[in-house]
Amino acid sequence: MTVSQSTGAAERRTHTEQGIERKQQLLDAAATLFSTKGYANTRIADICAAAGVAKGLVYWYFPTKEELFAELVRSMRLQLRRAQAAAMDPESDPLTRIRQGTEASVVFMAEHRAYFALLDVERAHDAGPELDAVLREGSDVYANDVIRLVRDAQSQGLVPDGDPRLYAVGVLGVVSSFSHALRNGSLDVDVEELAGFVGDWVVRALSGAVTGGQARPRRTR
Amino acid sequence: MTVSQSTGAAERRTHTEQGIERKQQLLDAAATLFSTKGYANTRIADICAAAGVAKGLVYWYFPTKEELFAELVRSMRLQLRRAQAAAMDPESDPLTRIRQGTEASVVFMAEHRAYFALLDVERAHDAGPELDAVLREGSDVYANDVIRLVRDAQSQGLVPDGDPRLYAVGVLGVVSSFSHALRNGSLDVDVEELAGFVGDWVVRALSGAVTGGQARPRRTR
DNA sequence: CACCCTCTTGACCGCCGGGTCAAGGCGCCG
DNA sequence: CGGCGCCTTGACCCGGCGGTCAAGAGGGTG
Repeated sequence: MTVSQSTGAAERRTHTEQGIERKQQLLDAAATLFSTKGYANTRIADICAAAGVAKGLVYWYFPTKEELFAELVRSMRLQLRRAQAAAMDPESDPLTRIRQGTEASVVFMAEHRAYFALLDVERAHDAGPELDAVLREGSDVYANDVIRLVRDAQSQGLVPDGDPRLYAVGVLGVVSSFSHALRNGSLDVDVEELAGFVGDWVVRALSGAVTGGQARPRRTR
Repeated sequence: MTVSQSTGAAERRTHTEQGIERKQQLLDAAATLFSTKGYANTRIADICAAAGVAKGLVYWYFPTKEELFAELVRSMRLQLRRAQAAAMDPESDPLTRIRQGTEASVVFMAEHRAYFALLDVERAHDAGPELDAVLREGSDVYANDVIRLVRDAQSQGLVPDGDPRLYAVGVLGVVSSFSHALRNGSLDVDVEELAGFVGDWVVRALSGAVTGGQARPRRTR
């Protein structure tokens, strides 16, 4: 493996305006292909064809196919985390915050299906052991977020006692399951409706109450 | 692609006792490797090394790497389905049956971690489009099982109205999430305990009641 | 013994795909 | 104008891996 030079492959010099744009084109093309055909089945040549550039160019912007993939995943996570943070009202109780984060995640994933499907690829560790590290590292962030919220909720009596880690697995799992189903299965439901359903589901599963957490004001676009 | 000869690749003649055994050895070795390193990263040579045989032998028992994988998945599904069926008491109400099936699934997957991890691989469609068909086909079976049970439960007022397909996605998703977590995350909980937790979770999520479905008699081994 | 059928081996092949590289266009600065 | 750094190209290289094959080893049967 090609060693991570000193600081960890943060070399590449300055990019011009155009360069940044081109790089983004490549990332977009790669995202679509990866999520459609999977990482292993996507050829560098495919990405180039989709972006309409020559093969060598990829290696101007990325040191390797793996690194390209990793960069995609990182940017994904950043976006998702922002969306969640924006959706959670700091004034609300923990259970409501979980619901908000859950619903925001569902909506976000629906709006970025192509990107988000990468998390499936992440699931299977078909991408090689080194990537595995980068990938798993990030999942923990979400888990810890949820664990913290569950603890708070438990201390307020909103959620019954029990290992918060287990609850967290349940919450995260159900979100990713519905995301997956919406993409691959033929769930042709309205996104807002689905988000509401998942939010309810999570709250029920956590609290055992049908009405836990404040119901969310349906967005009318 | 190599066409499925007439009936669908059901050629291979008679296997001797020894032959069947050898074939199973290969399947076992493959299962371990696939679930450890992923489909794409597992070399035929690896499988042979693990099984202690020469490379050519694989092609005596299987026409292709893909077919080997497909056979693994099929056998997995058969086993799981049997375990579920055995666990569900036909006398019980639908909600209880769902709980039983859920708990049995968790236990089963814990006892067959290596095998079961294949479903992760299944999740990501890194295995090529032809396989995708074989794979997806089978998931529907489970979904339909659950959908049927949810419908029954709804008609008895045990589960609130709502699209049964959505409920099914939730149930299946949560099981696979916990399975995944138990394998990859460091959830060092007792399997029986986990099964109970997941059973409770599903019942709560479905019914909104803390006590829905009969609690399961804890098995004391 | 002759024959056949299941099994096993390991050298070999051919292709596919990630990664390299020499060459060149283009715009900017001195 | 000359040189320099960013960007782009496409031919090329080469290692790895799925799959093939000719050659046998047992062992069972007539």
